[in-house]
Amino acid sequence: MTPPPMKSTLVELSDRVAAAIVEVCPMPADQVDAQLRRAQDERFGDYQSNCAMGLGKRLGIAPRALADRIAGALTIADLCDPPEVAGPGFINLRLRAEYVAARLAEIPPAPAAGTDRLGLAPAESPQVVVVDMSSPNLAKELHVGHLRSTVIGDCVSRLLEFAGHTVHRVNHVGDWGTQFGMLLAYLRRTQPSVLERPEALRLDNLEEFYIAAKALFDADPAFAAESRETVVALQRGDADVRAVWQAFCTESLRHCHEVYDRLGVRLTDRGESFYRDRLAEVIDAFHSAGLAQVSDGATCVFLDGFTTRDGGPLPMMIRKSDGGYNYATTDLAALRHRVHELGADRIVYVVGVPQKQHLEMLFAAARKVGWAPDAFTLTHLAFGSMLGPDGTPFKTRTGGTVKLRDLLDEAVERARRVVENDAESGGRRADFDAVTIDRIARTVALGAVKYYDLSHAMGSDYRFDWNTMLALEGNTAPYLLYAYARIRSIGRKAGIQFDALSRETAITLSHPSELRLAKKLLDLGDVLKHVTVELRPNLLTDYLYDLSKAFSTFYDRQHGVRVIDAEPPALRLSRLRLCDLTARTLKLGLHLLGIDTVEQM
RNA sequence: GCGCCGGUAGCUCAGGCGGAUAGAGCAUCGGAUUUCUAAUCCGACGGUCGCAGGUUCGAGUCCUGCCCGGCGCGCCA
Repeated sequence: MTPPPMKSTLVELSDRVAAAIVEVCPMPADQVDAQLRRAQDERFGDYQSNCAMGLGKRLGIAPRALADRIAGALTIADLCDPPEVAGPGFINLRLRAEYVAARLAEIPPAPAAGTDRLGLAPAESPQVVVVDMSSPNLAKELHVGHLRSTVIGDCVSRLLEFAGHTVHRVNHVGDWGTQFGMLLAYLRRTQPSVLERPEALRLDNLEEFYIAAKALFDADPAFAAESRETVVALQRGDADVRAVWQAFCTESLRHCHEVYDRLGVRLTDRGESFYRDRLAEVIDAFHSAGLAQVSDGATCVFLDGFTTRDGGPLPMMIRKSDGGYNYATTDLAALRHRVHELGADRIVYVVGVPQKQHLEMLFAAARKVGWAPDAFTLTHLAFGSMLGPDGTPFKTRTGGTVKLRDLLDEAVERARRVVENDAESGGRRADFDAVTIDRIARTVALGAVKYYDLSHAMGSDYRFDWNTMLALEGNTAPYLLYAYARIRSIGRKAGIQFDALSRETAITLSHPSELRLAKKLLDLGDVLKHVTVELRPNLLTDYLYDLSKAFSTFYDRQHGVRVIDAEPPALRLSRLRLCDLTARTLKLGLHLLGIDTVEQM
């Protein structure tokens, strides 16, 4: 029997303040807002309520006096020191060490297998969520432009899963379209054996293949004609062409999944071709709802608030004048499929900022035709572009696109240099063997790339910079991974099994650095909740960095405390438990970001 | 032209619903080492939050106008 999860500190304090307001002010309880915030400056305590200023104004009472009355009515001694009123009417709250220690002591030991939840309960109302992510075009190699969608999509999927939701990670791959005619025609020419042994098809460099096909297409009218015929044959369902197409897609997806595997990202491929039998239904649905009109031969849906360059109404085109469908049609079909067949309650599109208008139109159309009722949540998680160090679009020196696998290769090489350099100069870690160094380099490299991406605010562009992301100082993956490895080393050195530390190991918090670390640890639940509701991974990276800093100070020989050789034994165990909780929190946080840890570094 | 996003310290970036003296990292400078992993820690320096108005007890945050940069705007996706 597990006891019911306790309210978060933030919610608990908020409730207490709200109760005090009701006691002091003549107003209904449901109109009370405690306005409880985290204090931004330690001098003011841990939390503050800003309710008195607004309320005082409304009720015609001096804010300061009202704050005094609310503070006087507060029953909060089990959580905080006596509240203090300051400034124009802030009510400042400071948590008591005993409360913090007691809350941390409740955290159950890590489970032998599965994700360590650190005692955090899942959401009360689980949903089915589709995360639309990565979505490369199969005609080309995965390039750096796919990194953000893949990494962010994986992270929000992990966050939502941790919160108890059922997540479908859908890779909406572009496996259909006119350019496939050219590719398939070229494939038949260059590798005629593809029909006999489709499973043997290997295209080592998709990029070069595409470029060669395009070159021939542009140079040779006969080939261009053949390409166009191939598109028609593919759409018609011609068996031979279908087989070539299938072989090409399989081979192309193999390339993609090599990279996904390296990134540790799992997702389900669902090509645009999957929806092609459902496209006509989309048109029908809009027609029968009276929402579709034909304009210049194309079938269009006109939505309020969208205008063209000339100020005229901007349609969402769902069928071209030549009878073909376009991506709006496919996206609508996919949305409908996710709602009606996958049973989704929500779709999160991890798609770049430039597609904002398209998604707004998609959402508006889906609402209008009734596929997405009000209770259904449609989220465009829009991310900015990854720029080169000079602030221009990320390209190779020759101006080409950078393949994602090349980027990851370089990351590993650079991380290896960071790890090896130190082994040579420092001496102390020189005993790492080649296999260990290799493993550390890979983990640090991937972690650095992902962490740097996730630590930026989602919507803004960011500059890619190797030195910053691989630095051992600052808000970086290497710093956090080092902090984690260091703590794990403490456990080994102390000759203790962290997992054996039970709830019975009491926690005492006497030193300022201990208390500060403990309060950070206690924040985890509120932070994760906030991060998950807002889908903002950078709030989680900031928290983990703060936590690591708090740990480093706690463990500092001058500003912190002794741990392994602390006396008496109960104090030693208390501090070791803080170490363990820090490591577990770091591991969980990094895990939710999609980053692995190393036990030594 | 219309719309969206951005402009915050020398550089890279954060800044819940409007709250106290606008934060962090890097860089620079100064301190701490008989190493529980110093790959660390502590401190200092550094700002007209693009500009100008407005709203109010209070504006980096909300409103209006303007300047600069990026992106989007019917048959590509």
